[in-house]
Amino acid sequence: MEVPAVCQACEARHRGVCGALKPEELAYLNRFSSRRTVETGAELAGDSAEITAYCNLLSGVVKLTKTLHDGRQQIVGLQFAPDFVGRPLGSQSTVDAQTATRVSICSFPKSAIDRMIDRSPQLRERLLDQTLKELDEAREWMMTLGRKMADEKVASFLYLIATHFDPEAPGAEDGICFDLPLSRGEIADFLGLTLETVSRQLSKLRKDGVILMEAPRSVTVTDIKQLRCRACI
Amino acid sequence: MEVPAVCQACEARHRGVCGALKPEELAYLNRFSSRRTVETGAELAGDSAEITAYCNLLSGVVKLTKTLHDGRQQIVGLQFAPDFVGRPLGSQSTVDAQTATRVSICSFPKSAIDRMIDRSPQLRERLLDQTLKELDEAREWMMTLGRKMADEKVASFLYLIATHFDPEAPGAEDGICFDLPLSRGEIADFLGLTLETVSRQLSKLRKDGVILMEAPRSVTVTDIKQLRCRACI
DNA sequence: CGCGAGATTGAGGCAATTCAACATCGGTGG
DNA sequence: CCACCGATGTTGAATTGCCTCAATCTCGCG
Repeated sequence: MEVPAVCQACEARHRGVCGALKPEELAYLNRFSSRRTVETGAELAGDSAEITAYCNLLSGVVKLTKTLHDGRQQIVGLQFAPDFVGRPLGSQSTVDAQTATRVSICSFPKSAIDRMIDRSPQLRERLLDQTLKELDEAREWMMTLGRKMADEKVASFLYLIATHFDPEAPGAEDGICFDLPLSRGEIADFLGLTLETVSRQLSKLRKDGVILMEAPRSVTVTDIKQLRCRACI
Repeated sequence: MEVPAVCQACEARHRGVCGALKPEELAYLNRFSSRRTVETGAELAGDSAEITAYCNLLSGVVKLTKTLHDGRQQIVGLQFAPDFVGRPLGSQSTVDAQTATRVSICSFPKSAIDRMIDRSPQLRERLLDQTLKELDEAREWMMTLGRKMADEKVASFLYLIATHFDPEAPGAEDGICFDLPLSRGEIADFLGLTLETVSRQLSKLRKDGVILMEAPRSVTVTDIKQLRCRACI
């Protein structure tokens, strides 16, 4: 059996979980899946709401948040293409998955995936891989949240985004340019700071010549080595 | 084939990863495994050092830490019996596993486990389960690190320990008594605080009648509901 | 043009840190 | 036995980094 046409050129097929599936499994899954784009700010998986669907993230950024009764919020994870969004098996925790930018996804009904997980050890292995990767990232971020100063936190965030958009970035070059996927307030929620502090620290990095900001969302890292140093990585 | 004698009454057999194994697999693994106790402060898996062994934690507490160049430290995870300690597959992250108390473990050579993981989908599923649980805990803790005040952090820590030692604890009772597995400094590294702040907040909880402290390490929670409330959970 | 959302910048306050002194306890040896 | 020591914990005073509150700026949009 052939690999479905839409899957042929799909990134999730190569680096994502779909890479674990055989052509006939892809074909089966494809009968229930649908590609679509979702606007900024949409809920992909309600906090306490029923989880009805999983999806592969094909482009854009998804944020995972937790909220206290009094409204304090913390972003506990960011997902980029080609991550798998949604929780396999039951979960005791309550995270809220929300699009941080306009995203395009390939979504499946929960039942189809669950059935597939049962049957495909390779798929389970990919999920284990991704979960281990997310655990690593979460722990790295705990270091940032618990032990870094505000300036180091902001540098860490910029470094994270820069290297995620351009994996070759760590090897110093002449300017890494990208759009921030988060607002100042969201960055603050990611870093455990206030939005004012984030703004101040960004201004400081600009004044110090580590970054350029053509627009509030548009950043060019002119000195990635310096940024990495300030991030304490 | 029979379940090996040492495995019969082992907690890891029931709630831990060994529960995924068939009698013959247990018998095979048992030929290479060894039970032993380890003193406080020992490294179970070196940071950059080669990982040569995995183990099941049978009693005691293990802390997973990360360290910055300048010595700042953050505890990014605590493990209790019957957790599996050590990282399946390769890891890009560097965490340091150290015993926080005297522990007893059942350790295996890495090769034996890796072979077992390849062959047993059930074992991989258990590992996925534990990894998902750890991810949940890490994210819960990110909320604590990023958005809670010092008093809320300390209350969260005590609540975590209290409920881990006595799972029935959340249903209010007349005093949950336990020994803290961590020193003030270690609690500080867990909470992203200084040890002085931890000490002050513990004193405050004692003055407010939420806890008793017979000795620095010995705590009795007299008002678990109040503690939970102060932890913002 | 006026409006509102998002961002920047400043001033003042407070929570947690830093620095420092003192208390407690177990171990060790004169 | 008790004096001494180091490790661990508690408490106080001063400092500071971040937060809070508030004013101002920019930009897209009806």
